[in-house]
Amino acid sequence: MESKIFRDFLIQRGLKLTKERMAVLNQIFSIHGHFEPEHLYLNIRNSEIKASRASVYRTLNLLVESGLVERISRSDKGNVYEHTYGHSHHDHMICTTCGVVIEFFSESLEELQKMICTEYHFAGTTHTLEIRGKCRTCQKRKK
Amino acid sequence: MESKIFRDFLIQRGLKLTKERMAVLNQIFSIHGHFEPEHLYLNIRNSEIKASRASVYRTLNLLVESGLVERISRSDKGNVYEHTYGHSHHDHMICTTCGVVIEFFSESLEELQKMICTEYHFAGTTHTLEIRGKCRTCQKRKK
DNA sequence: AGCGTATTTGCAACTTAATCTCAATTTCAG
DNA sequence: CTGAAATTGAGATTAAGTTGCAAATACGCT
Ligand SMILES: [Mn+2]
Ligand SMILES: [Mn+2]
Ligand SMILES: [Zn+2]
Ligand SMILES: [Zn+2]
Repeated sequence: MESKIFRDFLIQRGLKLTKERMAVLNQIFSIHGHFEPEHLYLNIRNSEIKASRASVYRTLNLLVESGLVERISRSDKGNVYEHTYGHSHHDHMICTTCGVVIEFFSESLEELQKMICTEYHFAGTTHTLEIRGKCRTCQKRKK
Repeated sequence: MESKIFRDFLIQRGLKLTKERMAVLNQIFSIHGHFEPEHLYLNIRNSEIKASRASVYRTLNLLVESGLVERISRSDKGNVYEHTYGHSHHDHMICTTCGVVIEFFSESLEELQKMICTEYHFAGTTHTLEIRGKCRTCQKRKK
């Protein structure tokens, strides 16, 4: 479970398990899908146990370091995150018309990337692939 | 040539060809590789024909719309761009240790992405793939 | 359970990228 | 040339995210 992982991560780094950090963790894992820090902060302001903006951002960085959360991209505004625990690796297609996000995963794509890395003697650990274009719905709804 | 393309783009949009816009264009096409807007602005401050920060940012957006320049990513600081004219499509590997950027292109990767798009009924137009990890040099220089 | 200390919190001030406002200037079609 | 429409630059503004610091808190130790 994610709170166990986070607790272990904190202990291992000599950090403390505070209610604010737990509030951020719980809020994130109650969100389905992608989120922006500011939105996360607003949710927390309205929840049972609150945390300041500073703590939200600080905790978010810790969660990324722990591997429980990943930074997906930067929108025109700020960062976009998603939790990765219980949510295996995938890439994204983003419709430039309606903004819908399609998550996909392709084993052959992953394999091919590994081969390319080998070719360049590069030890790849993570990647982000974002394909932009038009989703099915927006294609139909064209002039 | 890029200035011809930009001129046509401006005319077609009813915009004017100014010396400031040309200064930005020329500066960008005299840069080899990736660049950040602030750095671009500083270069222009020291060049023959100058342009204000506002104009630099405004022109940069126009250049992206014209297709001559692409936004590669957002670093922890601001955006990173590169010119695409005379510089065919490619993706990036970024060393998380030394920051070196390896540009690569794989036809099979492009093909595979097209196939995946078809599978999802998605009309992909552009994509960004960034692989992060350790470059050859930084792998050797490990503990 | 209580203590002592290192860590964390919240607030507000700060930083930095990028955009906006608007009066003055420039472009360019006619 | 001329005049309308677009553009410019300077500085104000916005917004994301970080930071300094005094007060509060977690938690290992007894
Ligand atoms: Mn996702
Ligand atoms: Mn490149
Ligand atoms: Zn769509
Ligand atoms: Zn390296």
